[in-house]
Amino acid sequence: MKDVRPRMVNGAARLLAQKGLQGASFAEVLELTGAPRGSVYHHFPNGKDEMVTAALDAVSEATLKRLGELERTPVAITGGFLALWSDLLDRAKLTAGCAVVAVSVAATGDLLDHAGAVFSRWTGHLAGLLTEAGVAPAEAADFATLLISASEGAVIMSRAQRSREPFDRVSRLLTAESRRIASPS
Amino acid sequence: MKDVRPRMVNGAARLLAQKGLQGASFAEVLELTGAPRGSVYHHFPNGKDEMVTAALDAVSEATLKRLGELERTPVAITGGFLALWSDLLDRAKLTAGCAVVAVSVAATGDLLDHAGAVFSRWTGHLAGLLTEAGVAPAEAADFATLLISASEGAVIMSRAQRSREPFDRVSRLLTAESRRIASPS
DNA sequence: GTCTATACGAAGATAGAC
DNA sequence: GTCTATCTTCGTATAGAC
Repeated sequence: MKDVRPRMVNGAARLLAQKGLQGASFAEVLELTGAPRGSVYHHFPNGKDEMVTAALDAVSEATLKRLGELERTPVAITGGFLALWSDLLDRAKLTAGCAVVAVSVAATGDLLDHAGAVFSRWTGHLAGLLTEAGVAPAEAADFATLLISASEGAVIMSRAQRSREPFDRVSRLLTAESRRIASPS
Repeated sequence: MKDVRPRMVNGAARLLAQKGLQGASFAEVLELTGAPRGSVYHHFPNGKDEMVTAALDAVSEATLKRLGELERTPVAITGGFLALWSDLLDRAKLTAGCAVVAVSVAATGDLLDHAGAVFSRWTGHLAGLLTEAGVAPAEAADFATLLISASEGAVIMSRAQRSREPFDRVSRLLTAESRRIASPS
């Protein structure tokens, strides 16, 4: 088998998003990915924490990459970030959430710190993009935090209620807010 | 022992908020509350799901009760809802989150539905209060959803980063937004 | 209502052969 | 790199005595 490790990392990320931290067990990852049993501790000598950490990093990198491709306007940045979560909800038919959130509510210690670091990076990155788009730094940081927190919360609500309605409502308000930031009164 | 069941329900709610769904095991609940081992399945014949469901209901009721006491203005309602989460973060020194969120990201099936129902009730209740405060129904429902999702997301971020900063930023923006709703332009 | 004992399975992790 | 076997711990749940 080739590329076993990355396949396991991706599988772990998907399971985190769908079933939470306890749902992302080695048994489930192996079943989902078809990876060989014997190679778990070969690829992840430090066990589950190492696998989960790698999954968080993969999710984080993929997110930052897609954000980097956006046009530098507040509306485009906001829309692009929201689209990431909208796509996630659609692809998984409302059964998936955010892997970083899943770790954040169930982990303690180093793993929790790692999830926190991902949120920090996302916030800094989004704030940087908004600053490039002409938003004042302080306002950019505040809105970046709101954008992430409201999106994450809305994804949780939509998954729990099995309805896009909460996410769509929040999406609409955040988009309106981004227009306000783009043309300050 | 008297009042064993409510004590266990409260303990379960606290453990859900601090350690997630898997952290709210019977063993941990018994240790935390000092409840007698032998009475677990006496009080919860349907096992863990029944205990967790009761914990969600307790959290939901306590939340709705405190919201009902607020003055009927958009700013007071928003401030009161934010204060619930601010108090939670302070009391637990940033180690606790929301029990409903903890269940929402880790559960499937009936338990997930129950968490979704709590979010629905909260949304409807908040929207009702805002309507009483003079906000148009559609706008009230949208803002209620934003208020819940952003608060929940901000609590998650603050817990993961072990810093009040994300919550405080979001809190500031939501308060500003509530003023905008109170005096429409 | 509460006790002990116990069954059962899942999960994380390790050892050593191939 | 991958295999099997095994160990330990933990969590859920049941049975039956007191």
